[in-house]
Amino acid sequence: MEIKTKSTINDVARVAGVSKRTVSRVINGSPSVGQITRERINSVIKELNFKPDKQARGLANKKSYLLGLIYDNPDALYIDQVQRGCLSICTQLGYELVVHPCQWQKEDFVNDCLNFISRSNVDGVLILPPVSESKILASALRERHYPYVRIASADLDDHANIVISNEREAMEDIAEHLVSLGHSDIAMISGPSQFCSSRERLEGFSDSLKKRNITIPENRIIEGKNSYESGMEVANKLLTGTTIPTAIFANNDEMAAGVIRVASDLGIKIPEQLSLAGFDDNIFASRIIPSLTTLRRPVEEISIVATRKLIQAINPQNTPLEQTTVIKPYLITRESTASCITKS
Amino acid sequence: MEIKTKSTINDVARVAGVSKRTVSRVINGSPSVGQITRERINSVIKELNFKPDKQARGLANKKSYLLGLIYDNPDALYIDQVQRGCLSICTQLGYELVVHPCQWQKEDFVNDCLNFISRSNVDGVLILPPVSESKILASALRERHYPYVRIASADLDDHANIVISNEREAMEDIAEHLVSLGHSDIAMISGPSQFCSSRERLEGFSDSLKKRNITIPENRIIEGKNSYESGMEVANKLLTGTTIPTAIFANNDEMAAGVIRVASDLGIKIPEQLSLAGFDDNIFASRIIPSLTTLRRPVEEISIVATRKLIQAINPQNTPLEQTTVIKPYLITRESTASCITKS
DNA sequence: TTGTACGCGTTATCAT
DNA sequence: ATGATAACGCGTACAA
Repeated sequence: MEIKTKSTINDVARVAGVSKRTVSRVINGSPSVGQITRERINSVIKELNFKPDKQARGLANKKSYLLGLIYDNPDALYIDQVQRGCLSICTQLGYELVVHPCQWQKEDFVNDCLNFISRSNVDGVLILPPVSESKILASALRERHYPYVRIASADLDDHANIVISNEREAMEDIAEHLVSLGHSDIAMISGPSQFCSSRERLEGFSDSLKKRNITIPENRIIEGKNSYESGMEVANKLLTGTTIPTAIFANNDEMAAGVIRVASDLGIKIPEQLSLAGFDDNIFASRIIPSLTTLRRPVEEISIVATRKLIQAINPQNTPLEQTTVIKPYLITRESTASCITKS
Repeated sequence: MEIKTKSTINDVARVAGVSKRTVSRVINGSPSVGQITRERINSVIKELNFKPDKQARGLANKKSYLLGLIYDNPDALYIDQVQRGCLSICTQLGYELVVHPCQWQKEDFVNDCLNFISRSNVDGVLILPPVSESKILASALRERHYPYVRIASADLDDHANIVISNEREAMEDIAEHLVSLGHSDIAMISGPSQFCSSRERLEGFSDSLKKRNITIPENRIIEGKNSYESGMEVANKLLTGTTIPTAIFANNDEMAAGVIRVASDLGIKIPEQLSLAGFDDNIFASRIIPSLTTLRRPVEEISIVATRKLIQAINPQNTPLEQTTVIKPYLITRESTASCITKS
C-alpha cells in the first residue's frame, strides 16, 4: 500500500487513456479540454498522487519556480518575518524560496548576486534594504530584463518593481506623539546618511516637527551607526552636556537600547526625565526596561505584497496584479515616552 | 562585448571541436580525458563563460542541488545564524538553500514536510530543533531513504544523521560558575518538558550541582514555556515567597528577560541580591540591563558541520567525510551574575 | 477537443 | 580516450 516510484505525466496519461499532451493541458489549466476528460484525468492524478516535476517543467519552459531573497541586514527578526511573508505566497503559488545573504559593501557584491541568480536559476529576486538601495544592482537586473522587486523606504523605482515603506510619513506619528506629550527640546540620533532610510526618517522627523513650530538645533542631531555601541556613544554626547533634551528619537531600536544603557549609567530616569523612542519594534523593544515606544513596519504585509508583485512580473499574464505599493509603519506606544513635566 | 545568450554544453562542444559527452566528462572531472583535450575544453568553457544548468543536470541524474532547511523556532537570530553557516558550505559545494518554516505542533506537519520535499525536489534536508526531535518525521525520512541531518541536543540518531549540541555537559560550566560565586540556594526555571533540550538542561544542571553537594529542592524548580511572559510568571512565584533564592538559572534568555523585568518591578537588584543566567546568548542578552550571563551554542559551527554531513549523505563517494558530531555550548559571563554576599 | 513529434541541457549506455 | 544516441519529465508547435 505504498507508493514506491513517484508517478510521471506518462503514467497519468496511460492510466487515464489519453495522451500526455492532454494531461499537460489539465495541469496548466487550459480551457480546451472536455469536461469528462478533465475530470477523469484529475481523478487519476489524485489516485496516482502525481505532482509535476519542477525541474523537468523548468527545463521545458525555462522557469525554475524558485524565488531568490537577497539581503544584507543584521536584523535577523526582520529577515525571518520577510521569509515567512514570502513563503505564505510562494507555497500558495507553487514557488520555493532560496536565500542569499550577501555583503553589499564589498566591491564584487553585484557580481556575487548576479552569480547567485545565474547558478541558482531563480526566476526572480526580492531585494531587501539596504541592498535594495543599490542603484547598480537594480540597473544591472533591469538591463538584463531580469524580474526583481525591491523593498525600500523611498520611491526609487517603477512601482512594478518596488514596495515602499513610507517611513517619512510615519515620522509624523512619532513627532505628533512627542509634541502632544509636551516635548519641545527634542534630539535625534540619525542613522548613517548613506542609507536612504536614514535620510527619510531624519527629514521626515525634522519636517514634522517644523510643522508644529519646533526646530531641532544642529547640535541636537547626531549621526549614529545604527548599532548598540554607536547609540551609547551618541547618547553620551547628548546626555552629558549642560542641558539635556527632554526627548530623543533614535533611528532604530538598537541605538535606543544604547541610550537606555547610558541613561541608566548616568542616573537619568526614562521616561520621567527623558522620553525615548526608536524604530523597528525589534525583538527586545518590548522586553527592555523601560519598554520602548517605537515605529513598526508591517514587514509581513510588505513582503507579501512584494512577493505577489515579483510573481506577477515573472508571469505577466497569469497572476492577478498587485496594486499596493506604499505601506506606512505605525506607532507603538510603550513605557519609554511620557509627558514632559519640567520645561525651561 | 556582451554575452547575450548563456552558452550550453553544445556550444562548448562545437567550439572546442569535440562531442558534448567529452565536455561533460571534463565538467564532472572524469579521469579518462586526454590532457590536451581537457585543457582546450577548459579554456573554451572560460571563454564562453559556460556554467552547467542545474535543472538540466538535475533532470538527467535525479538531483536538484538544492538543500532544504526545516525549522519551527521562534528565535530568529538562531535561524539566521544557521542559514549563514549552511550557505557558507552550500556555495562552496554548489548547492542552494531552500527554507521551509513549519508548525510542528500541527497534526499534518509530517505530511507538510514530506510535501515540501517532494515538490521542491531538495536533495536532502537539515532539521533544526525542536522539529529535529520529532521521531515521526525522522523515521518517515529514514524509511524513504531520504538524506537528512538533525541538529539536536541529545543522541537520538545515527551519528551520520545528527549533530549534537551537548547542552547537558554545558550545564557543568554554569553550575560551576554559580557555585564558585558562593551560591547554594539556586532555582531553575526549566523549559517545557516535552523538549528534549529542556530535559537535558534540567538534568544536566541538577546533576552538576549534585556533584558539588547542592540539591535543588522541588519547589525551586518550576517549568516555564520559554517565553518572556512565562518567565515573568515563574519569576513571580520564585521571588515573592518568604525566602528567595540567591541565583536563578533560566532555560533560555527569553525567560531570563522576564525575570529581570519582575525583579525590577519588585525592587530586587540583579546581581546584588539575585544572580541570573540564561541560555542562548539571544540578541538582547548583551543589550539588556543588567547584561546577561548565558550559555551560547556555536550555532554557525554546528550548522556547518551538519551541512557537510548532509552533503556527504547525498554523495557518499565524492565528499570528504565529516567526523564531528558533538559540539558543546560555552559560557559567557556578563553582569547578571555576581558573588553571593548574604547567606542564611 | 485531442494527439504526434520534438526540444529543453545534461548525464549514462554503449560502442569504437 | 572519445563519440553517437538514448534517456530524464514536461511543454508546445503543429497537425488532425
